[in-house]
Amino acid sequence: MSQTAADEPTGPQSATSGLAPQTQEFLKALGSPTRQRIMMLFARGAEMSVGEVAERVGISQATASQQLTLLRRGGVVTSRRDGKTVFYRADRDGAIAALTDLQSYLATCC
Amino acid sequence: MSQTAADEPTGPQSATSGLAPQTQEFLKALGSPTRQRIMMLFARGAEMSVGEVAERVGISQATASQQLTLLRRGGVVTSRRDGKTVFYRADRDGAIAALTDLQSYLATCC
DNA sequence: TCGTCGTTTCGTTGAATGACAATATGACGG
DNA sequence: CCGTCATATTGTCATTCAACGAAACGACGA
Repeated sequence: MSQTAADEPTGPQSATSGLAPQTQEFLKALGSPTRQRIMMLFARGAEMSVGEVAERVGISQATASQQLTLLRRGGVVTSRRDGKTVFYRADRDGAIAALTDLQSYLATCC
Repeated sequence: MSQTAADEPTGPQSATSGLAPQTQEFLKALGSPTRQRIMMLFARGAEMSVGEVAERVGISQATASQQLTLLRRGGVVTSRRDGKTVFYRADRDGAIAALTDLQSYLATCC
């Protein structure tokens, strides 16, 4: 992994070295049609349980849980627990952060 | 949904239906570490042949050709033929178009 | 035309991904 | 505690992907 660098302490690293790891997860997360479909469910700040996501998208509960985990790792959703139910919703800040990193990356290589 | 209508032949479709197909290709293209590394070679408008990309990234020429094809389908590079050699370079307009589509998509679902 | 060089396409292999059923974990209500 | 409900994890299978070598394609120059 670390080939050069040695100067970036924390936070979103400068795009001159490439994409932040979380931005890579962001790209992979949104690159999947199934996960895109899931994201559309969260329009306008809607909150939804794992089971409801599974039912609406037409996938098993296990698959929904997995895909939501990937979306969370990509920083596009957050989760909140209420009793036995876990509610997911879009993470606006995470999405903006990823977009910003993408922009500076593209500004570098394009 | 007759607001932005369907009279945009080449433009990105309205984000309410999801992501434009080419934007999906864009996400998948940039989601790969190898292809990210390739893109960094095109910094500051540099043009490069398939063979040179292969050598610099450390992959076979066949693989480089394939990956460059995926990047082109994602709209992030364009190609130009000069004799037997094919030169690739970053497609700034394509990248901006994809970013714009992504932004309106995220504005919808976040 | 023929050979050669650069690129693309083809065929294959191993790794990663997406989906499911089955099972484990965790949080109530009794 | 114990059973149940919602979610997470595990194991498995089918599909997809990245990479390679080999072969086909295309554009010169001799």
